[in-house]
Amino acid sequence: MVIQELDDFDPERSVGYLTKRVFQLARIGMEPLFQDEEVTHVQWSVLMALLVGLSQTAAELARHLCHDTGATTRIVDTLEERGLIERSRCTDDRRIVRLRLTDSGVAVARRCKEKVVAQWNIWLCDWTSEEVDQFIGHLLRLRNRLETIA
Amino acid sequence: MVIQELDDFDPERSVGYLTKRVFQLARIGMEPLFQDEEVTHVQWSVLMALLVGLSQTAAELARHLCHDTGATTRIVDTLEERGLIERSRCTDDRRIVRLRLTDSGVAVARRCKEKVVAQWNIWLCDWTSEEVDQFIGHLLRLRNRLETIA
DNA sequence: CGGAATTGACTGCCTCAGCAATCATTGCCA
DNA sequence: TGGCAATGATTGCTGAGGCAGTCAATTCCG
Repeated sequence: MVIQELDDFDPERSVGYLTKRVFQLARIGMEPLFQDEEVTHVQWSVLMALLVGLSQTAAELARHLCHDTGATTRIVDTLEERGLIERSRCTDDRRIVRLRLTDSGVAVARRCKEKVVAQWNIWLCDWTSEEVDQFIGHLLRLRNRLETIA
Repeated sequence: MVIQELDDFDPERSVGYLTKRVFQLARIGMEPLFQDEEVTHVQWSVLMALLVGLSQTAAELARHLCHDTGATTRIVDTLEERGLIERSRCTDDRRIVRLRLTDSGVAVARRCKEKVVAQWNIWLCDWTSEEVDQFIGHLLRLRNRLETIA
């Protein structure tokens, strides 16, 4: 179907505007959670990606987080200095530096994760299970569509 | 309901992760559209907010775009230099500087808007009207919830 | 086999967003 | 009314991200 004619445009019915706003508001609402652990939002994203196995190298991190590779290197630098991440050159492919959370890194990531999940449970407390499933289904469908582009 | 227990965490079922990823992928996918008009993604957001009447001052822009007020001032500076925006001190409340699109500003905003809408129509071409409505409804509900926090 | 192209990690440079402070103006209230 | 808080716009400063380029290692063919 054609979602919207070109003449009239209502932000309140724009998927792009709404997803952007939801993301930004959620990002702002979660920032206090990370301050306790002394990590930034981006650093948390890195720790989380490593915790759940979404990424194992800097390049994978950059792709999954839609982040610059150079910036990713520097983020990993700081997290390594703080003892939350370990680097180890891969023996099979010596270009790759494999990343691994240290024990304290896992601990920080777990605590942040719990706080984030708890926060989302608050925000979605009056949603039914079916509504959440449907919403996630739509998000997944759109995400998959957008990934085919890039 | 409780969306997710704290023990298991699947990004593919995380509203936060998915909205973030959708926003970022859409942002990247739309960047080529703006290059033709020589505007950045943020500049387009400003022009659009003014076009649809979502904002009329720099402070409103900053709130709606979740942007820093200082940064907003500078963005308005550049757009004014390019002749896309006009500033005029409000007479009622002399703190306020009212913003207005110039004719060329309206033209640029309209062209960008058409491209963005067309792009979204492509991305959502195989969605039914009901599915889109439902999705937007969920986004609105979540957005409204998040706005009560901040 | 060997050179070209690709991938991954990293670095310097530059722009820009976020933070704090300032100033002018307005609203609030004792 | 007069002082104080709040709002809006603006500016310098700092830190982080995006961009381009470099180097090493690997893969892909001719």
